[in-house]
Amino acid sequence: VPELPEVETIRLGLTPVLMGKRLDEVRILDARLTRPEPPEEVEARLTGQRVETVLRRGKYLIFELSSGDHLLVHLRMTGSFRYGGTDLSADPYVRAVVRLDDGSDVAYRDVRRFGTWLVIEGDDLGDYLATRLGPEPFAATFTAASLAASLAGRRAPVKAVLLDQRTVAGIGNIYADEALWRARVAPERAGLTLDAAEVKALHRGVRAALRAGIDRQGATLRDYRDPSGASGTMQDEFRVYGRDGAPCPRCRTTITKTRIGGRGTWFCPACQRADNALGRRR
DNA sequence: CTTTTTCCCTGGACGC
DNA sequence: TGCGTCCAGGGAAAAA
Repeated sequence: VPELPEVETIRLGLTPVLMGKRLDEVRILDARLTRPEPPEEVEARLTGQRVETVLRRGKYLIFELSSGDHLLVHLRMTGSFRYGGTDLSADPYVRAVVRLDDGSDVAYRDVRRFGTWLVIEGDDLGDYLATRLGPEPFAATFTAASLAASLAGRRAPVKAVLLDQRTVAGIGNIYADEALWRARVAPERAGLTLDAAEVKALHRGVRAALRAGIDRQGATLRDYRDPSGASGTMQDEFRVYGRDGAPCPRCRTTITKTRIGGRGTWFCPACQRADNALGRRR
């Protein structure tokens, strides 16, 4: 499941492969990828362009093209890029292939076909991202105060607020659980019940969880691989995600699995408080 | 405005 | 061995 750390790892892997290269041929093999745009139109807009830079915003990969257009790729559940290594010509899950001007191919693979390729004109990129994404977690604009503002008045579970990309960009189900564990906050707590100290802890928890993931080149559970085919190692460092029945690494209490907002949710029922001191006194 | 639900997609795990 | 059911979950869209 590519979240910010996985997408950042992919960005780092693709940068040396694509920087300054011209896209000589673009073949989109699955029409779903560009929906509602016809694949031929996207192929035409990409073909012949050079890749100026490879950027990331939240979970989006952004390929800046010499035409001024941007290709926005969202990997959703199982999207990945492959470059070099094994022959993918017989792989049924390759959904697009791009031939570079050095003769090599970059393949886009996606088992479940949730991923999207979208071409956006230069001027429209800012608006497109601004309406969907809040601050980057490591930018100065993501602060305890901005997080507090996102949580204020929200009766939804704090985990749901974290998964809302307008709160902070790039968190998915895994890093939401990991951040809440680090902050010692129970995922089902209503956003508005967090006090200032808890918000501060959560702000730090978000950054620490994402930083750990980036440092370990992401988490490989089922499908995720970097462009060279390598796995990440973050899955070995999970504190709570997927660990129901195992002891909490902090207090040894058995980790519990529940369901919040339709998502599998793992937490420690002992050291992640279901209410804060204020609530208990009332 | 917020919150909840449904949908999209496929492979793997599991029960019988 | 085979078949049905559930689960994984990001985000768009519709419903409440």
